[in-house]
Amino acid sequence: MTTLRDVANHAGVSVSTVSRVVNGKEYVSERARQRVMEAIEALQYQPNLLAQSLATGKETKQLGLLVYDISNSYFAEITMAFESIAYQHGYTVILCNTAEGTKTLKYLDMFIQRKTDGVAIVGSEMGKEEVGRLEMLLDRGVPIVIAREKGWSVNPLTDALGDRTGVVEFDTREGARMAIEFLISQGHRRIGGLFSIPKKGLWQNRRALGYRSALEAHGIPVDERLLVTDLNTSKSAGLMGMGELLRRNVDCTAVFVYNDLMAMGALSCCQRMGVRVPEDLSIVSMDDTEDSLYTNPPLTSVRIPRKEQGEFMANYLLARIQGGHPPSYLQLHVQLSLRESASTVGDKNMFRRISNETS
Amino acid sequence: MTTLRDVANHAGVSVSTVSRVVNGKEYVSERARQRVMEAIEALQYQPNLLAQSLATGKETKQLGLLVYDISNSYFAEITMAFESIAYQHGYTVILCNTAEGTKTLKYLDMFIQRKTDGVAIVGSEMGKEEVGRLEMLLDRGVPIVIAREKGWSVNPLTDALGDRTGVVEFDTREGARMAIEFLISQGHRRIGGLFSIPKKGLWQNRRALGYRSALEAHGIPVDERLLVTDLNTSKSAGLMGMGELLRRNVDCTAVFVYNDLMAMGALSCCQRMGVRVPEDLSIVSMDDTEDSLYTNPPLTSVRIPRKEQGEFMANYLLARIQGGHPPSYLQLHVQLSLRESASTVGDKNMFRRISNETS
DNA sequence: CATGTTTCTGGGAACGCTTGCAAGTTCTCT
DNA sequence: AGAGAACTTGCAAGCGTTCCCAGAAACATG
Repeated sequence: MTTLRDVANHAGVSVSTVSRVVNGKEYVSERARQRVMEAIEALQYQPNLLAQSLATGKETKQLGLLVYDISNSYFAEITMAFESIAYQHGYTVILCNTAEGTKTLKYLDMFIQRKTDGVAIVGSEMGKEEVGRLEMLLDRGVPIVIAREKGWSVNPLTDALGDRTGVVEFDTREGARMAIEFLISQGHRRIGGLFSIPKKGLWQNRRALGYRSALEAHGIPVDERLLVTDLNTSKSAGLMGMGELLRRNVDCTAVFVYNDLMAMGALSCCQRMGVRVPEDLSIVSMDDTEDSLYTNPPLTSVRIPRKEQGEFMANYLLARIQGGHPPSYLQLHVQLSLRESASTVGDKNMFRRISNETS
Repeated sequence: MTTLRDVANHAGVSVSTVSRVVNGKEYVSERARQRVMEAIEALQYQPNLLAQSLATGKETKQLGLLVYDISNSYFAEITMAFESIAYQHGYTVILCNTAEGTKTLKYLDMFIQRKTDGVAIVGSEMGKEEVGRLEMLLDRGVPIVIAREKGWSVNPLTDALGDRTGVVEFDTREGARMAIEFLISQGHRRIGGLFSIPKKGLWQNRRALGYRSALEAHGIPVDERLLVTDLNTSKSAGLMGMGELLRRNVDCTAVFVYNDLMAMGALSCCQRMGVRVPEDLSIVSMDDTEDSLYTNPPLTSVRIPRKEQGEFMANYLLARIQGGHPPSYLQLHVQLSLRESASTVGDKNMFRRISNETS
């Protein structure tokens, strides 16, 4: 491997001079610069970034990105935006998929050991230990930025880290409320819910709270039988959850689904069961990923901006690394994207229809 | 920042001893080990991986992964499998999205500079310069593994690198042939094609070749008017391509689509245009991503194993890094996953139907 | 020509770690 | 008890950079 020294020898100058040339510093004669350039070319010299950051003790030009599940296009789009900004500034991103919960802690340790310049966290669960590592990172001056649902009270992050991290928030409670509000405005009264959360924690969840508060605002009682929960947030979870709801035979005319991924599963279930969407059943969900444009029918979904999330996170970290004081908080606007999966309540009740058919 | 030296001072031993403890080497007394452990605990010591790999000159425990587009779940699933294996072996992965073509070269330089232990490439275009960098990596002993379509002749990679890299291949030509063969067996004779390749390079493309050879095998002439090409491979490209095909009014009864992403767009187009799939038009595509299970109707698609791809690539690199000689070639089996988007040719011809309606 | 400035250049100490070496310590076996 | 083997330990030289510092060279000024 060719090193600075090799280049120096080849060019007949000292190591320091080569270093100056490589880093574009002043105080190098044109003659020397020329010869060094030639040597670099001849020897195919590439600087050793490891040695470089060791010596400077400053930047490693690496950013860590913790996402819950890259195969979910919600996260994939955030990742893309993040990577794109990082790249533009000469930073490299270390990707970590945290769906398998135990990985988070190890990855945080990795970040510390690798002297990562900044860490972005989106949708990953943090336990006590993990938060400890985050504090360690903060103490070492490594900026952290977190994307999260507003008021995510179950997560101890908020309290422990205070305002030392950057935060992008989006109000999923408000989003869910808007979605339900819309359904109510379309005449729906019996509205089911498909949530991806532990049953017992249901009313800790922002989306569930939004669901409830919209109903309550209209004097509609919450019917527990209309609620299905699953621990996963995947297409198959949506498929099974919807199946469960249909099986319960609880004549509802609309369903709120936790996210697009699950909604795709739910849609698929409806199709298999001969339930027409939206004629027999309206569906609204959250995320508004690109996928939701291409389902059949296209999903009415609450838009949570993703590109903005990724970009804010990357920009925040980069600014902090350069010693700046960028705004550390961003609240993203959620809004309902109206498409075809939800409509005015029909006169037919599909649950009755199904039960007639099957019984 | 606490260093080895700090720990040594705190424990009252030498730096070397601490190093030995940290690396679990033999020849350390129980007493010393104990004290060092305590010091590490007390000082929250975390080794500096940069210094470590600089000193050893060996592994950096980082793998580079170049994928074309993470937001495409085909690539996302490969990425997940790759990351998962890497993680299990204590490796970290640097993710690069190469859809914006110019990034590839810079990333390869990064890999060299960061002393990345291995590089995996999937679906990224390589020009002359890029191949040069790959050779540079190989010369430095960095293993490389590439996932690609079998016989991808346009790509200069094959020739230049010879058999110095690991390769996972899948025969997309055979896949396309199977798909068309299936359509023919279902009575289809006029079969359209939606390809994501430059028009002029069409017959260089393996999928297109498979399409053609299947038709030829049955004495069906290729009708250029049934072929639409687009440079992108995205849902919207599929949407537009399908639109174009329908507009041409070229009564075909089935369409072969380049990949699932485009097929989703095509499906969406059909739905908007009132073309029923598969009653009016059969669709088959390639990739068989998880998405294809959840479209409406679910897509009949040629399965290209993704998890296996990611795993092979990671395992190959890891084995090579450890000095092993793993099998450097894997041919993945493609097979047709039959679902509902393709069926026996109907008696109705939807193109005629549409033109009747619209004219 | 002596002196002061400015521009260039190389030496060498650091960065945090590993590792070969040699000296010191403890065992083990006669 | 003594010799050799086996175990512990610390020293110091790297790994490839950066960067401070001091000295050399070039130029300007009186």
